[in-house]
Order: sequence, then C-alpha cells, then structure tokens
Amino acid sequence: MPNAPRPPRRVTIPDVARHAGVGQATAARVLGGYGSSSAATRERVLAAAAELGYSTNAVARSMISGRTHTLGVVVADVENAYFARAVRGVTDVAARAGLQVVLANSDENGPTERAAVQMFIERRVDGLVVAPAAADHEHLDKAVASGVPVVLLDRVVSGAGLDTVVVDNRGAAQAAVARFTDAGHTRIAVVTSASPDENTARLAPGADIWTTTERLTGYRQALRAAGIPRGAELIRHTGYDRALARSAVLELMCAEHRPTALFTTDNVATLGTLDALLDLGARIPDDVSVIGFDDAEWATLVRPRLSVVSQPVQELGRLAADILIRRIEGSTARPRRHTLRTAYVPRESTGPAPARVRRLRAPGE
Amino acid sequence: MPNAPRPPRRVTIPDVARHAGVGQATAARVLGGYGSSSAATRERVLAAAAELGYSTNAVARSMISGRTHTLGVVVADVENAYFARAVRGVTDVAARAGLQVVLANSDENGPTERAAVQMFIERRVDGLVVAPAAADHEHLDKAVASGVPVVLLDRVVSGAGLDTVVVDNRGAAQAAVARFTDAGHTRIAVVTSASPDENTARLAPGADIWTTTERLTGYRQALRAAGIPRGAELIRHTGYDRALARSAVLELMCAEHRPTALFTTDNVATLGTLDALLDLGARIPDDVSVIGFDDAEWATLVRPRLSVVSQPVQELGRLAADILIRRIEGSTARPRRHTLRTAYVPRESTGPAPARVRRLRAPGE
DNA sequence: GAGCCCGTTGGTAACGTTATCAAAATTCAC
DNA sequence: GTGAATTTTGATAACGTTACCAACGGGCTC
Repeated sequence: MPNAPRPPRRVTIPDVARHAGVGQATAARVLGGYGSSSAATRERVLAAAAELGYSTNAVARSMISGRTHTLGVVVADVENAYFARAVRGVTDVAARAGLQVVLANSDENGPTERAAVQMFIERRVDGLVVAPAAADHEHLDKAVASGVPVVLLDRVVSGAGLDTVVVDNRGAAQAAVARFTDAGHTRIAVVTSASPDENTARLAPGADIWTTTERLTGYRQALRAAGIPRGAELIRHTGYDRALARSAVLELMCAEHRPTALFTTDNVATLGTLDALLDLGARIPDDVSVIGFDDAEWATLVRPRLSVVSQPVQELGRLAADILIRRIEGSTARPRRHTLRTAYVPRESTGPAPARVRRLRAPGE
Repeated sequence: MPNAPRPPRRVTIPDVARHAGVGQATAARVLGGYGSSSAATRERVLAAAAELGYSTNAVARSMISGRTHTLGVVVADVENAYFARAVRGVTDVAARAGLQVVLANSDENGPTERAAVQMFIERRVDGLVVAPAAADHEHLDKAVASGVPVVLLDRVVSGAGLDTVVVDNRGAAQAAVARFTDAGHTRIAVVTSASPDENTARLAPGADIWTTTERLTGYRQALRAAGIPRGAELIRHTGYDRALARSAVLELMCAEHRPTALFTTDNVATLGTLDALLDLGARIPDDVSVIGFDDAEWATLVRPRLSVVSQPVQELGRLAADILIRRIEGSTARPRRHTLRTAYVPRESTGPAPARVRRLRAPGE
C-alpha cells in the first residue's frame, strides 16, 4: 500500500471534557452511556460534544472492550445470487444485533479463504460465517482457538466440530428425482457442475462442489430406489459452465435413446440445459420433463415455468447469524448441524413419461 | 445487545518479547515488519511468535496508525443482482489494496443509510462507497468533514461535491429508444419502476429511483427527437413490482391501439413485461419489439433472446473503489463525475415496426 | 448533630500496538 | 587499532477509550 497520510486529529473525550469543564472520566461516562451522572452535567457534556462535533472512536472502544461488533463472512462470490441472498440474511440479523458485516470472497479458493480468515482473526471480528471452499479446517480451528466462534454455511466440513447450517441436498435431490420415477420416467439424466472425480471434488476449484456432489448422490439413490440399474445412469459433468451444459444437453437429447427427464443440480447447469432444450424446440414437459435445483427469478420466466427444488437461502444466512450471535454471547452448547427444509415447487415443466419418444434434431446453427 | 463475555486474553508482543529474550520494541519491529533488526533476532522472535501462536492485533494497530484498512459500502440491497455485482467490483479492488469491505444495506431508506454512515464514521473506516437512497447529503458531508472520503455509486447527489461513478442513464435510454424510432416504430411504450411524481421521486422508498427516472427522461427525449408528440407517450409506472408490471403490460397490449415496441427501465419491469408478452403469446419481434435496461443471465434464456442496454456494473464498483483509494492516499483532485459507457447489445427481440398490427388477446386465466 | 449511605465525580491505570529517541553494538575506513 | 558512521536495540510515550477506585457531597436516619 502506498503512502497514506494520517487522518486529521479528531475531537476526543478530553477535548469535550475540557470544553464542558468536567473531568474526562465524567465526560466519558456521559458519552459512553455507562456509569452514573447528574442530569445537569449530562446536558453540559452533550452540549459540548455537539458543539465540538464529537463522534465516538469505536476503534479505541474495541481496543479496551475486546469486542469489535463485527462479523466476518466468507462466501465464494457475492455476485452469485445464492450467496448474495445468504449474505443478506446474515447482515439483516447482524444489523438488528448492532453488528456490522465484513465481506470476503473466496472464489472457491482454499488459500484465499485461509487468508481471509487469518485477516479476520487479526481484526478481531466477534464471529465468523464461512461457506467453506475446501475440506480442511486448520484455519477455522485457529479462529476458534483464538476465541472467534465460527459457523459454517451451506457446506459441511466433517471433523471440524462446528455449527453448520445446511439443507438436505441429497434428500431433496432424491425426492425430486423420485417425482420422475413415480411419473414413469426411466431414462433420467442429470446435468451437474459436480466434479466427476469424487476424490478431488473437495479440493478442486469451482462452485458448489460439495452441495452438487450431494445432489448427484441423491439422484443416484432415487434411481436405485426405483430399481433402475446403475448402468442406466445418465450423468453429464459440465463444470460451472453454462455453454458446456448446453452442448452436453444438446448431444444428450439428440442421441438414440435420449432421456425423457432432466434433473439439474445447480442454476448454471439449469440455464445451459434450458438453452439447449429451447434451441432444440423440445416440448416441455411432453418431450422432456425438467426439474432444477434452486429457485431463481427466471424460473417463472420460461414457458412452461420451471419446477424446482427451492432452498430457504436467506433463512440459512439468518440462522447462521443467529447461532453465531448466541455463541458470541457465550453459548457453550455442543456444535451441531442445522438442516433446513427444502421445498419442491411444482410448476409446469414436469409431466408423465411420454408414451412415444419423439426424436429431436440439433438446431442448424 | 445482551451480555457478551470478554474474549480470552491473547498472546501479545510483550509475551513474545519475553519468550524470545528481547526487548518488546525489538519484537514489535520484527513482528510489525518495520524498523531494522538483525537476522538472528528476527529468527528468534519469529520462532517465539510461532511457538506462542501470536497473531497481530489489528485493532491496536489501527488505534495508533489511524487507519483501519476498511472500506464501508452502502447499497440498497446486496440481494439485488445489480448491487451484488457492484459490491463485487469494490471488494476486488479493495482486496488487492489490502482493504476489507464492510457492507450495509439501506433498503433505499434514508434514515437507515444515515445510521450506517454514522456507524462507519465511528468505526473509522478509511473510505466510503455509497449508492445514495436520497438527495440529502448532510451525513455524507459529515463523513468528509471527519476525514472519511466518500465516493458515490450509481446515483448522483447534486450539490454534494463528491466523486461520483455513474452511467449515462438518460443517454443510454434515449439511444435505445431511438433504435425503435429508427426502425419505424411510432407507438412505443415504457414500463418503469420510476415514480410518477418526479418531485417526490428522490424521497420515496423504492428501488433505483433516480436512475430509472433518468432513463424515463431518455425515453421522452427519444420520442421528442423523432417528432412523436408528447400526447403519444405511453408510460406505465409499475413500481418495483413484477406482477404489477405484468398486468400493466397485459392491459397495454390488449388495448385498441397497442404499442409495437416496449422499453423497460429496469430488470423487474423487464421480467414483468416478458411475463405478460409470453402469456399473451405475442411474437417477438414480429408483434412487439422489446429492449430492456441492464443485462441479466436470463436475457439470453428467453427466446428470442432479449436485446438490452448493458452497463459495466462491476467496473462501476471497481472504479469507485479506485477513486476512493486514491483519495485515501491523499489525492486532493477536484471531485468529479465519472460516466462509464453503456453498450446496446442487439439480440433478437427487436425488429422493424410491423406493417399490420395483430390484435392480441388476454390469456383466459 | 453525628454517622451513614449512595449517587456523582475525577484521577489514573489499563488495552496492545507503533513512534521516538538515546544508548549500545557493530561495521567500515584509514 | 582508532575514530566515525551505521546498524541494532530497548525504554518509554503516545493513540482514545473504558475500568477501577478513592474522594466528595447531599440527604437520610437515629
């Protein structure tokens, strides 16, 4: 950082005290709103403060109180609607409790996350909400050891022993895919940003690694439960890339034995899938049924409107903040996982398996 | 705020100094990375610090340096994709400069914004990025007077004398609507969240008041420039409400002399407009041409893809942060308005005015 | 009227760092 | 080997608040 000039000296409590003709401890009590003081002096001090334009120095206050009234939040990317909603939930609860929120984006990058957490510890935030990018938790342990409580959001880190606020991704996905099997579908594909290699999944950069992998597992379980053999799974790993998802679906839907139902594990996959279906001129749900994971404003824009699994994202953030605040206030309850309910939102993109599968042709671009 | 226990005492510089067998000033120099020290002592101190698990107390550091390495950001709502992108831009630049970002949502509420700014002043943030909710700037003046530079984002506050980063909303809107007039359209409607009452516009709660009003003005100017009389303006004020926009467009498009082109001043209006058009079975652009303001991921999801005016939102945030950082570093350049370029993104929702206007019928819901 | 209690007051010591400056140790030149 | 220049070192004073405690005074009881 280049040279930054020291900020101008500001009015302090001694200044106000002098101006009001009282001792500084007295002025401090009035301005800090603690201890006792007579109405007369209170008035004098307040008047002097107003006259001089005094404003509390929260840094000095934090210095001695040990509290910064600040929460650190680490998410992958605020620009992602999911995290934006979660952050909003956190800030709402925090603001009500008189806490401010410092934001850091990890971009699903472990080292970036670690650096952010380290910085938060140094800044002495009162607590930390983290949507972890990787499975290691040394940095989080360090935070807790330094007296900074941590609550995990959206993703579980096994063995971390931390409060965690999540959604039942696997169960929700299974239930969604079960709608397909119940409706007679047998060729059901999934389009996902989850990594094909489950071992590296937790380490790889990219979005929503953990949650999408869980949703993929839910898909598998649903097929299994419906007696569909493992060989009949139709999985397309497209990364966190809309165009890739589109071309994968294009290819998938033009194949000999194309699926009659599509499940997407995340919004980017959904967007790419709809791109493909729209370009193919596929009739939804007559040709294909579609269910997406996570609701979005555009889910009701496409016709037919898209059926989705919706998650209470803001609520996730709010709950995380709630739990965190309780910890800051000294709760020593055993950390546990809080699983919030998802909801299947039936709209018009799902129907029974077609009796006859119409052949689709790639658009002549 | 309920009783919060004091955090545990942590390892400090004197602790490290004692453990390393050096004076605390020496330890401080090594750990703080300033002054000079021999390789031997440096090593000893660092070893002692690692052993004890020392971590810098940034609060104490701020106390004396007067810098918090923190930027305050006030936007209407991070959950809004526009602000999420802008915030991302700010945080990116800030992070690179070693600054953290504290986030506050004003919900377009003046008092909330003022409270947030006041809190930021007390916390001694190094600078402030504000997307102002109202036209008054007393609180912003106070910030500047206290030595906290302020940069305005997205909206102009006349008379504030502050650096401001915006887009030419009026010009961009005018240029967009001019596309319609150039293509022979004469019945051109606008759907907007702008308040119908321009006087109260800057005071009323609701989103994007100022910018949408500017865009509305641009619409008017374009019509004027094309020689379309004032009486032929078709303006629908629908507030920041998708359903209201939808019904307004439904009514508009089923009227006797319906428009052949629609301009929307913001994403919510666009969403509602498309809802209506889709439900009406309107053929775009054969029946109606549409241009939306501000690009979104779903603009390329609808078929035909939506032509839009796109704004460099992230760049807006980045530039605001850049300017702010320069101010923090002591720039005394005269505050000015920075207007970023918008781009008209032609897609498939615009075409020539139809020779014969097909009658549209309300869907039998 | 003496003794006591309690609300009020102000001096001073924290909090944990960086800044200042003089003393001590080292290096360098001749 | 000496003196001067330079580096390294540590004691101590900030920064602006809250915490602590002793002192003060007025009103009350007996």
